[in-house]
Amino acid sequence: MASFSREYYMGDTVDIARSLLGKTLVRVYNGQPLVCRITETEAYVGRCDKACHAYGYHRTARNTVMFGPPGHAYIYSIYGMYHCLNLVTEPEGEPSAVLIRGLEALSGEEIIRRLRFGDRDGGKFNAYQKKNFLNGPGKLCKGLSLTTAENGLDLTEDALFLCESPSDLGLPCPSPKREQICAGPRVGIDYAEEARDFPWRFWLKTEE
DNA sequence: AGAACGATCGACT
DNA sequence: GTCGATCGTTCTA
Repeated sequence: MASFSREYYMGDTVDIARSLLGKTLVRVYNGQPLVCRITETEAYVGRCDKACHAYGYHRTARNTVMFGPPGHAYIYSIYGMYHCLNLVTEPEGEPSAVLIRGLEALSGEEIIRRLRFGDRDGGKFNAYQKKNFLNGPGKLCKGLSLTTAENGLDLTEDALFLCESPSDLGLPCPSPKREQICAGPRVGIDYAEEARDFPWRFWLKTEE
């Protein structure tokens, strides 16, 4: 099978967050594969990270998926109108996850576009929309139709999974770009004291 | 039961 | 750059 195994998600969360850059994420929506490339991630580690929903192993109704086995989707709602997609990592009992913060569409783009922006303008795609397509955690959940209904999905099954490259799916592989891995502090966690400065956000920088 | 807040986004100055 | 929207989740009592 082309998709990543349970073991892939069992490792160190920060390593996984970094290594996920450039990998392929697939969401099957109404039987249609929506295929994307991961461009930005963040690591969250319950054991030691005050920014993590499960900091200090604190368990709530919302974050229970993080306490289960790795390789599941942890999806929660935020600010009353958005959702965030995370991939549960580390062995069961170590509540940790990688937040997916940015994607590029590789296949199924028409469908993603309509999910993201609706049918207005006949599905036209202006420059502003192109620039702000899937470059944020709430935006990509909208574009892939991921909500709390998908919380807990098993990433070793067929509805949502990751793999090495689109060629694993029989799709043409995009020509490689000149990119480098960047790391820096995470976004929107100023409350997290010392964890605020952990360089656990990773993204691909494109040299034009 | 009620209050406070948030791993965001889009509109606007 | 600033700011309001909007409500699920968590905490306090």
